[in-house]
Amino acid sequence: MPKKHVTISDVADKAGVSKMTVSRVINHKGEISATTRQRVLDAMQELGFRPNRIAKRLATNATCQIGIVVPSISNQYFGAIIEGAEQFLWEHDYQILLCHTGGDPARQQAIMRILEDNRVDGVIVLSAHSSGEAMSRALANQRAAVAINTNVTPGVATCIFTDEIKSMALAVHHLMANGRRHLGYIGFEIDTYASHERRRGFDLALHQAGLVLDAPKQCATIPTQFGPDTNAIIGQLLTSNPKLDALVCFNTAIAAKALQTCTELNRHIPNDIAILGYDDDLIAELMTPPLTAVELEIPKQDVGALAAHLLLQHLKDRNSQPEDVILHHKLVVRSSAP
Amino acid sequence: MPKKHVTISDVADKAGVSKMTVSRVINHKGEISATTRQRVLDAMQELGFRPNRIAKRLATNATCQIGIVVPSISNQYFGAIIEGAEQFLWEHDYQILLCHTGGDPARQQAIMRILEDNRVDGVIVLSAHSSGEAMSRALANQRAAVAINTNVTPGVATCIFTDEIKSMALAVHHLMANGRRHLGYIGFEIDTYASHERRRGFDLALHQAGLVLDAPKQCATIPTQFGPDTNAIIGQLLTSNPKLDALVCFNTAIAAKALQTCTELNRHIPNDIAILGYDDDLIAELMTPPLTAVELEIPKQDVGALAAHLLLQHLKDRNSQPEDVILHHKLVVRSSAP
DNA sequence: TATAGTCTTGTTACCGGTAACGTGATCGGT
DNA sequence: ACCGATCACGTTACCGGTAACAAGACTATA
Repeated sequence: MPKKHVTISDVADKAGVSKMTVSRVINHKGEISATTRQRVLDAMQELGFRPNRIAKRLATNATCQIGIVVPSISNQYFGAIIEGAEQFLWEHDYQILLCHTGGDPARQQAIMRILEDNRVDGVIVLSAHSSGEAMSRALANQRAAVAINTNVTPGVATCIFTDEIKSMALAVHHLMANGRRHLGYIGFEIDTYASHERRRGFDLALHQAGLVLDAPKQCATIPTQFGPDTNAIIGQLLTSNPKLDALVCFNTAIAAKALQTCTELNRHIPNDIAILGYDDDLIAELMTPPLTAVELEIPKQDVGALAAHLLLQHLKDRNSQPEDVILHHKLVVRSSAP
Repeated sequence: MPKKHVTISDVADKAGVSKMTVSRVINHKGEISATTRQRVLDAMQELGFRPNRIAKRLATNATCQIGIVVPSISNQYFGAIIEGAEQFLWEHDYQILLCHTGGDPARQQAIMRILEDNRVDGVIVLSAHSSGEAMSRALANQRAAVAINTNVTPGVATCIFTDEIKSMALAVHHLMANGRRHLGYIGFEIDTYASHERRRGFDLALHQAGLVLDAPKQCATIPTQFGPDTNAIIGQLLTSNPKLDALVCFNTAIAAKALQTCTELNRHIPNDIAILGYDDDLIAELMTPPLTAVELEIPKQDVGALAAHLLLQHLKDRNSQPEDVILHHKLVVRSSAP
């Protein structure tokens, strides 16, 4: 049973002043005599006054709410970034409106519309479906926007990109420096920045090393939802190309599946074949054998905080479009690919 | 550059009708002649009208926003539940305001206050710090509330609890049925419902089996933030009580650490010692050896959806306080504890 | 044709705050 | 003692919708 809410008018009456005076006390605006302030404060205390943010939003045309749009919430990668952003925004008295797209472009658009209707002060978009300009138009409607690993038309948002070309070079060079010559790549069947770039980076890195890629024999993609056939797909890659002596996997979950499959097929890790994963370093460390992984240089929470920071900065000073940021990776070598 | 927002008045002028008529068209309320409706619809279309939800909230005293309060977002367990709730609420045109407490009771209280200020229609609280009535009071102020694995005074919220006593019985009985007699338990240093209940369930299950628990020699707790000393703590338990032939771990991450530690100490799994984890079944399956785990009977997304469903139900019919729900577990046997 | 009832639409006030401007009181300086 | 500046606070209008009631147009009925 929610109690009836106390309004500013109630407080004003009780303290014997005008609404505006109360408002000024609350917002520390203008000059107020010490005695009046105290009287208002007392009245607020006594009545248990809590300001109605809805009304404030309407009057000020600022919501102190930020929309965050992610493909999935149950994914630790996104979860950590969201958490970092939420932390930072909380400290600055902003709330977050969280929506997940499930990778569905139509839903993604619907979400952007709803966020507009909610008049959020800005949005942070993570790894959006990369098919185009719908997102760019949506972002252009926002007061401020930060896009992480999402291709948008220049100017509509501050962009944060991970340098996947370099990260993949790191991975490939490490493997080749340790004698691997026949590398395979396993990715997801999704249409995102990271998905494209890592795949592209793989090509480039091989090319740089003077190798030519025979994609059908070296690369496989699997559905994001694992099923009983997941290992079969990986197995097919391994058997159709028995020479493979290293597998680069789009993320740790795939790497784990690869590890299972290799065990099933009696390929010893790392003697017969090396396995290298991406991103989920905490889990990578828990595996047996522990997985060599490419991981962001800074914690994912910090990425979220950075995004939030850039957003608020742009919100504070509308002229300053903050510069785009490139994030780099490091290689954490463990026994799956020494 | 966000374009100037179109208001209902603009549409009304354009269509040559009153604001109320436009409002009625938008909300499908009252009778409107087909021609007028079409005229309004056309005007809305032409002007690109989008209703301002802030104003609507203020007028209707309903926000269509639900607060969700969790200890952590980067945790897959919570992430999946949030995702399920968000999915369900999205389908019913509700947005979620997400906050994480980091396990800090003070912050938890602050969050509840902010959510009140935001006039959310209801809140879902997950695994809140169990120390007491502050949360209960906060929930009592809400129009509707659902508490998951959180102790609150009866009536202030619809409660969802996991039956940890039974789940632990499942675990312990399985281990003993397979000849284990010296069980250990490793938990977290946190003050939550699940933390207490699993520990208590461990005691009870041993007692039921006719064993007496020697807590100092059988139980250990570790900080939630893993560090280099994590394995040391587990190692100390193992060496101080060499008889231990099974470890029950509060979650999969701890189980993984236990697995590492056992390997370091040359205890073979499962011959010398069995390891059993909780909850993160997806990860448990990826481990080597795969971990036996106690897992919820229904997917975690469904738990979130259930919570959201109960919340909306209560919101729709304020008299009906939905009944509390008890969730049960199943045992997924793998090779770490066959 | 008068009358009541139904449809459709307009009017007014209000949700709970804030912006912008107005006003009386106090104050220092000459 | 007069004047402008500053201080402390009040007034009015407005943010963009909706609730509640009023009112005109039209229909059916007697």
